[in-house]
Amino acid sequence: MPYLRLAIPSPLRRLFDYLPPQDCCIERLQPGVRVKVPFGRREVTGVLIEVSEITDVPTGKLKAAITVLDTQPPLPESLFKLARWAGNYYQHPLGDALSQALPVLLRKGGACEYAHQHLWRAAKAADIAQLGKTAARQRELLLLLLDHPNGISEDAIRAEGGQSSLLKKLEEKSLAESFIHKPNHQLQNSEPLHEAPLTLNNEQQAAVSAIVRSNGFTSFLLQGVTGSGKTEVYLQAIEHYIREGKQALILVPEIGLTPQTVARFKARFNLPVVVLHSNLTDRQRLDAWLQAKEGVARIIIGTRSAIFTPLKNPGVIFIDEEHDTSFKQQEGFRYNARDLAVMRGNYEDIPVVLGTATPAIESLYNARQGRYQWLKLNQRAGNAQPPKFELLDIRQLPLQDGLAEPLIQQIRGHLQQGTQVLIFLNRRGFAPTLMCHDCGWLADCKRCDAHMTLHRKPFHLHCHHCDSQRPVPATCDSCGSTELKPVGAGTERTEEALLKLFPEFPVIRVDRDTTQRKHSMQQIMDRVHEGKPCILVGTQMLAKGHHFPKVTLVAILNADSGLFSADFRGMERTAQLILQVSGRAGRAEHPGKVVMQTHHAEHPTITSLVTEGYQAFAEQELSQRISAQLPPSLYCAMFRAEANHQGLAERFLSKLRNLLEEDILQPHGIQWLGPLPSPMEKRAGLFRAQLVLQSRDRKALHHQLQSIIYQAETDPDARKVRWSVDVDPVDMF
DNA sequence: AATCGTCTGGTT
DNA sequence: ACCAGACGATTA
Repeated sequence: MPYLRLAIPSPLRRLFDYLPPQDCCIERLQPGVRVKVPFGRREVTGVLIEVSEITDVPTGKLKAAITVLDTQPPLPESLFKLARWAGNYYQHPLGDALSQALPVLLRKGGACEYAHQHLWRAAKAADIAQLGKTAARQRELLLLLLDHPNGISEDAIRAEGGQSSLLKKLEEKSLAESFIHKPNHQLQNSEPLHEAPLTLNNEQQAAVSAIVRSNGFTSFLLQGVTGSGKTEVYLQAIEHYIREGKQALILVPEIGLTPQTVARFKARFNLPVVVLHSNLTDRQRLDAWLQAKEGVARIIIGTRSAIFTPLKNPGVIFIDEEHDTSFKQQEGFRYNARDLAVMRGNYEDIPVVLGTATPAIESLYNARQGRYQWLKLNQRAGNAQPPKFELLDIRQLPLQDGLAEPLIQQIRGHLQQGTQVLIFLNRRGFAPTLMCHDCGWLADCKRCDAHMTLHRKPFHLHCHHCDSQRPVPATCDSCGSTELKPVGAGTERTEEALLKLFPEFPVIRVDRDTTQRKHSMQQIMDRVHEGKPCILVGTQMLAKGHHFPKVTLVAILNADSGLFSADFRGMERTAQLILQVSGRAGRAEHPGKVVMQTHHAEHPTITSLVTEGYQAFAEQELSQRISAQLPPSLYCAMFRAEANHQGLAERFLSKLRNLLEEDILQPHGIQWLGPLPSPMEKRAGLFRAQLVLQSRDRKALHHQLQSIIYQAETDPDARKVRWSVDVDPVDMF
C-alpha cells in the first residue's frame, strides 16, 4: 500500500504521510508535484517528496489526499533540488521553503497555466452597414473591435469608453465573437539586437571573454568602478548566450529595479524581456514565470525571489550590486539569493556573475580564496574622471539645519555655474527626535527603544521601527514646558533650509515620503533630466539605480553614521553607500566633487576610503575581520527570540545554550556569543534577545544548529517566545 | 502558521 | 451573565 510523503507549508519540521486520492495513478507520480490535502482544520497545498511503501503513522491517523494538482512538477529538477538544499542550509521548514520557491498562485493551489483571457473581436464577415442608424453605441463598439483585429478584453473595451454590455447583441447578430487568447509562443526573431553594442575597452573585452569562455559553471566577481561600463559587459555576455538560444536571469536589488535599468535591456535586445517586480499581481507574476519556464521570455529581470524562476534553457545568471543586503530575505525563510545563485549555477552548470563597484567583504574573501574568478574594471569609459573627495571637518563648525557654511558656499558655487547638486542624508522626516529644552525629555516610542521622528508634512511623530504614529505634543510630557525643540536634521528639514538659502533654485526631495504615489519618481526624474540647475535632497533612494549626468557636487551630510555601529558590518555598509552616492557625481563631461561632512576627519578608515579608494578600504577591513575572528573568516548563525516580557527571550536562549554545552556529544569548535539582549531590545512591543554561534567548520555549525532547533521545538517554554534561526545573517539587529 | 476550543478576569 | 483577549493543543 503506497503512501504520499509530503512537505507541507507549516512551521513543523517534518513530512506528512497521506493516502493517495481515489482517482490517482501512483506509478506516474513524480516527486515535486503539488498535492491538495486536508491539514488540521484547513486545506493546504503540499509538495510530493516521495511515494513510500511504509509509514510510521498509525493507520487510523492517516487521511487521504484530496487531489494531485500537477501531472508534471512545476519546478524543474534543478530548482526543486535548490529549494530543498536552501531549506536545509538555512534551517527552514522544508514545506515552507518549497512553497516559497513557487509563485503565490501556485502556492494557493492554482493551475500551472497561463490566464485564459477572454477577448473579443469583430466577426470575419462583419459588415457595419448591418447596424441600424439608431444603434449608435453598437456601431461605436463594432468600430472599436475593428480597430483591434487581434482581440480586446472587456476591461480594455470599458477603458476605451465602449459599452461592454452590448457585446452580446453584436454576437447575436454574428458581428462579434469571443475567443480565448493564448500568449504567442512563436516570437523568435532572427536578429536579437535592436541596437549595436558599444565598443569595449580591453578590460571589458577581457571580462566578456572570460565569462563566455567559461565552460559550464564558474562564479565570477566582476568588480568595476563607477562608470567603467559594467552594464555593457552584462549586455554583451548576455548577447552571447542569447545567440546560443539560451536565457539570462538578472537579479537586481529591490530599490534598483527602476524603469531605467529595464529600459537599457529592452533597448538592446529585440527579444521578450520579462520583469518580475513587486507591483505585479499574482496572475501577472505567474504568467511571467511561465514565460520563463517555457523559454518564451529570453531575459528575466527580477528581485530576490526571482532566483527561483525556472528557465527552459538556462544560459547565465547575473547578480547586479551583489553587495546589496536586499538579496537576503530578512524574515521567515532567510535565504540569500546571491548565494543561492551560485548554488543554482552549480546545479544548472552555467556561469554566475556577481557584479558591483563595491564588493561585499565576504565576496572579496571568496575571490581571494579562488572560489570566484575575479574580473576587474578599473578604467572609466571615455575620459571620465573619478570624483574628487573632500573631507569637511565639522567639529566646532556651526551647522545650519545640518549644513556647514563652507558646504553652503560650495553648493552656491555649483548652482551659479549652472550645474546640479545632490545632497545625501540617510534620515527621513524633519528631525530624528523632539527634545524638551527645559528638562531634556525626548519623544520616545512607547513600543520600541527608539526615539520618534518628527515629521512636518503631515505634522506628527512617527516611529520608523514599528510604524506607530502619534500627534506632536504641545507641552513636554515630563515637565509641562512648551519649549519643545526638534533635534538633528532629516531630509524634510534640510529641504526647508535649502529652500530658504537658495530661493532662486528648485529643491527636489527624494525619499519614501515623496515617492509613494505611482509615477512620482518618474516625474521627479523627468524634471531633473531637463538639466536645469537644482538641488536634490534625499535618502539612499537617490543612490541606487538612477543616473544624474548634470550633478557636479555631491554632499554627504552624515558620513560617519555607521562608524560606531553596534553591527560589525556598519563601516562596510557606510563605505559602500558613500561610494555609491559619490558615483552619482559628474559622469562624462563634468568632473565631479564629493564633500563629506564628518566629525572624524582623521579616522583611519574614513581617510583610507577617501584617499586610496574602496579596494584599499576593503582589504583593510577584511584583515581586521580575520584578526578579530569575525565573518567571513568564520561561519556564523544567529538564534533570535522575542517575547512580550523583559528577560523571557534571554532566559529561554540561556537555557538552550546550557543544555547543549553540557552535552558531551555536541560538536567541537563552536564559539558561543550570548545570549544578549538585541541592540534595540524592545521593538514593536516585544523584548528581543540573540544567541550567536560561530565556527570554522560549517558542518559542525550545521549540526549544532540542528540540536538547538530540536531543543527549541521540544521545549514547552518555547511556547512563550517566538524564535527563529538566521544562517549567515547580514545584520546583527 | 492557522485554527479552534478553553480559560480568565474584567465589566454590565 | 457576558465577552474580549490570552493561552494551549493540534496538524498525518
